[in-house]
Amino acid sequence: MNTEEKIFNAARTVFQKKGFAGARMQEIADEAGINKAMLHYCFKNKQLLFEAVFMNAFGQLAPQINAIFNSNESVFEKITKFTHNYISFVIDNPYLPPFVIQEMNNNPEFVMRFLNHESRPNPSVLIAQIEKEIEAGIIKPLKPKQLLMDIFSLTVFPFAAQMLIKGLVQISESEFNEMMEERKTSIATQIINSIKK
Amino acid sequence: MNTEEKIFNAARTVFQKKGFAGARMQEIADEAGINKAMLHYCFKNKQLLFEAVFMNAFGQLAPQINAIFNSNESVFEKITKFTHNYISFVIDNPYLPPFVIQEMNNNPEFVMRFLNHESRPNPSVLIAQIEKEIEAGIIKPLKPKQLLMDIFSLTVFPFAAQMLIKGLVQISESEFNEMMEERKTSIATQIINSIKK
DNA sequence: ACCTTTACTAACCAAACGGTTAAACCATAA
DNA sequence: TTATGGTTTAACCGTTTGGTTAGTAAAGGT
Repeated sequence: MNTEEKIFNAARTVFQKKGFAGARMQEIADEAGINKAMLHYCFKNKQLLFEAVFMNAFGQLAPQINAIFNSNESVFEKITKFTHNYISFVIDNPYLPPFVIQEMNNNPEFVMRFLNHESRPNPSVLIAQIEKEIEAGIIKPLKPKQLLMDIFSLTVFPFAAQMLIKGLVQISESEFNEMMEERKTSIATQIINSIKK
Repeated sequence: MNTEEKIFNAARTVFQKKGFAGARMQEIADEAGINKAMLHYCFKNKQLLFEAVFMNAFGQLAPQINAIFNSNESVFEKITKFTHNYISFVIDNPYLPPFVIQEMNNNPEFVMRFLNHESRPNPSVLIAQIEKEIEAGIIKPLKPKQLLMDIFSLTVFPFAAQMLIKGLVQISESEFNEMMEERKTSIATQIINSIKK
């Protein structure tokens, strides 16, 4: 692992735990086991280091999501695949959802700039498809955007609000992961049952 | 409005927008239109000022939620009331969910301390009730905690990830609020339909 | 009239912060 | 052997930060 990678990994760890404003360059340097000046040598400044981390995080998700959203499968198949793949991915990267939501909230102008990127997750194809399947009588009449919100909510929220839920519903780390494994399949079944004609 | 209230309101505004780490005492003082030393005169330090704001925010929610969770109504009625009341409340306080999730993530030990408070939202009564109604054949067999997660997810997530959703699904402020108004009733219907025998 | 308390401020302080600099290090090619 | 150019560091710098201090002015009690 070269120095740039060491810094990047350390930055990811610290930014995810503390957020942009709470992260300290010195702490990132310590975590990476190198001198603080190297951060600026490799990544110019804090903002650019942060953007590298954020872009990378989001960049791992977007292609996966788009591949599913824009495939040739049915809406039901897409829902099944999306919930399963997304939860699998986030179980391995549980830090990601709260991190994205946090920086979205604190730094909307930066994130909006990024959301106009070409490779952003784009649900427009799926929305059109949902409308078609409603007309075709496969899906009950509903607003596609509400359906998307339901799908995102049921899959992402437990991870985004992990700490809150663990504290509120009183569950351990392992019990949480068990429940998420269950949700990989149960969410899709539940959604499909409630929207199919 | 006395000075303490001015400070408190200013602090709420700034903390909600920037988070604990990103908020500046000077900015809070400016927002309140008073001298920075007054912040320390009234609230001792940044941490205590923040805790006052956070406790107040959560303190508005908890009693409402508990009143519903612990009432004598049926599970279906509770779901209906909870989703409706919670969404109504959060439409008026849209800053709250992302704020709570953010500080939960950055400051878990503080929030956990608070979550052991007596007046915390406590779903244990509702969980027991769900189990009873399953045995009574009113509700399909399921894990109560999964049902709670579904309810929280569908109601809270759109607010928690507001910026993300607005950017991703491309909706305006007013369209968003319209959709949330719809969800006040649609979510409960949807959940109840999918769990009733 | 005289103290005491409360509300408030300008000026200040030490520490922490992001960032810079100049020199040292080290491989490699001339 | 020595010059070269990328890599790494210790030391430093200007600014910002949360917090303090010393003091003022009005209010209230005796």
